[in-house]
Amino acid sequence: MSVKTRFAPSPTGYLHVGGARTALYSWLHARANDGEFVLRIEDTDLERSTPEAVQAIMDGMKWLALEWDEGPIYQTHRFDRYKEVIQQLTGEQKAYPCFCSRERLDELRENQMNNKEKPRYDGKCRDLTAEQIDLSKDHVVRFKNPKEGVVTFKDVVKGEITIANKELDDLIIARTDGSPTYNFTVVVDDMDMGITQVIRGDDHINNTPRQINIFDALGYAAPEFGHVPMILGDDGKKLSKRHGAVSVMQYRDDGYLPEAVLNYLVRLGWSHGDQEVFSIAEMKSLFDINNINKAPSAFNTDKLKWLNQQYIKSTPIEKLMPHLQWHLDQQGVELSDGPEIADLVVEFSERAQTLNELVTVLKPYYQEFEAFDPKAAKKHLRPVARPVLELIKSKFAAVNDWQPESIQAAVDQTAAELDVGMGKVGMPLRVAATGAGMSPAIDLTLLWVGKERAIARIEKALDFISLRESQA
RNA sequence: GUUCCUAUAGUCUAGUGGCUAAGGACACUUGGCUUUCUACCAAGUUACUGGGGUUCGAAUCCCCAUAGGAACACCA
Repeated sequence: MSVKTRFAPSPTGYLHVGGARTALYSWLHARANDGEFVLRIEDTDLERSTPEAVQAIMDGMKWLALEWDEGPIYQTHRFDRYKEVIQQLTGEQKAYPCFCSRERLDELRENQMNNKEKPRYDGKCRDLTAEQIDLSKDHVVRFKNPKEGVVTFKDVVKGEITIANKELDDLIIARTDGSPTYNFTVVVDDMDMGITQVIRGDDHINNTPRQINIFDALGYAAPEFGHVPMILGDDGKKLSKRHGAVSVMQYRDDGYLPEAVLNYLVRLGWSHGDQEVFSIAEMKSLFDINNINKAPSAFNTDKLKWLNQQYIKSTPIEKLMPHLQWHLDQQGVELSDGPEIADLVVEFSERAQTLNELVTVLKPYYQEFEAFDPKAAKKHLRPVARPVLELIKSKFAAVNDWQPESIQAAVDQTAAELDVGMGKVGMPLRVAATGAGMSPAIDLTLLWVGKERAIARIEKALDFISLRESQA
């Protein structure tokens, strides 16, 4: 049977890292096995589902390039089908109407809790006689769960799991208004769509035996299940709004490349020997559902940053450019009358962990900076630097052919004439020209800043030094 | 409370009974390279939760404890 997996989020919020990883694993398993990947929207909770959330989830998947082969399939469009299956089960006495009031259920639950028992339905309506059933009265439909025996399944990540049927109760499959509930719709959908592996969060483990029983009642062989553990925050605690339970789109905004995020996520809970860096193509061919780790793992932003830098360094400029352009636009950096961006990216890519940082360090070559970096200025724009900057300024003014060689020659001559080391010339010049204490080699830096701008900035630095002297 | 899941360094992980005085990566420390900051190279610190078994031999199998987590809705 050919592989078919699905990602089935409920549209109640954005796509967060946990969901993204589950989607990634499902997608990879399909791709690794020449299978299909379906996107299914579990929107049977009419109250909490929103079209905005559906859009947000699809935006997240598109940014990550987790393309689906089928869907999105909305469960709300399949109500007729669910109704049909409920009727089938009721007709076969595998499900039954239940007339218990919410009040009775609440009371029952409370009593059980007080007696330190697991709260569950007591089966009051399970064996009602035909005369006792009046379908005109408000009722839900419950699935008749087996009372005896155990449900055992081999989870592809957790191993064999067994739960006794007596721990399970007769769950509601149709609400009073006739709408179907989650544990039922997943089963019908996974059956109808021919899903072969269900990969989902391990918070669903406890639902699985119930679902298997429904598959059994339907006479359909259940798919394989793989329950992936949750992702913890940087601090090892459960992910929450405060730390990291953010939308994957936040990672775009923060300057991460989708491939880096995917690479980070695939290694978080999965491994292939000692390999750390995986291209998308490698992931697709090497991913093995059986190597998923059983234990929850903590998100580590440092490592993501490292990976992101690896990707920034190794991604060819033409592939990197669209992403970089997006961030340049965000920060309002205009490339049109500055140096060739590709030349700079080669030099700067190893100096930035995120695209945001990259834009920040690129900026001075395309527009004026507001102020000198305080720390760098304090250290290098001191009175002793004045003669250096004055001399280099005059030498620069005399350079007609603004090229690395001529720039370097001017710098070398300045150091020689003043009999100072390179450091005494290079650093003040660097800070003056770029506003910051770090940049590529001085000749390239100045080449890209441009002759006119370099001279203007040196003057600005001299003013800065004067101002500083007057304040001392 | 009941049931289920989990447990190798700060973090992600390798390890599926002997090849391991536990390997890789991030982070950290030190050194090299470097006019700066990176990157890069080299070296180093740090771990099998505890206790019982099984076995000639256990990080690896079993049990208990401990600690985390999940589920127990007319949510998904």
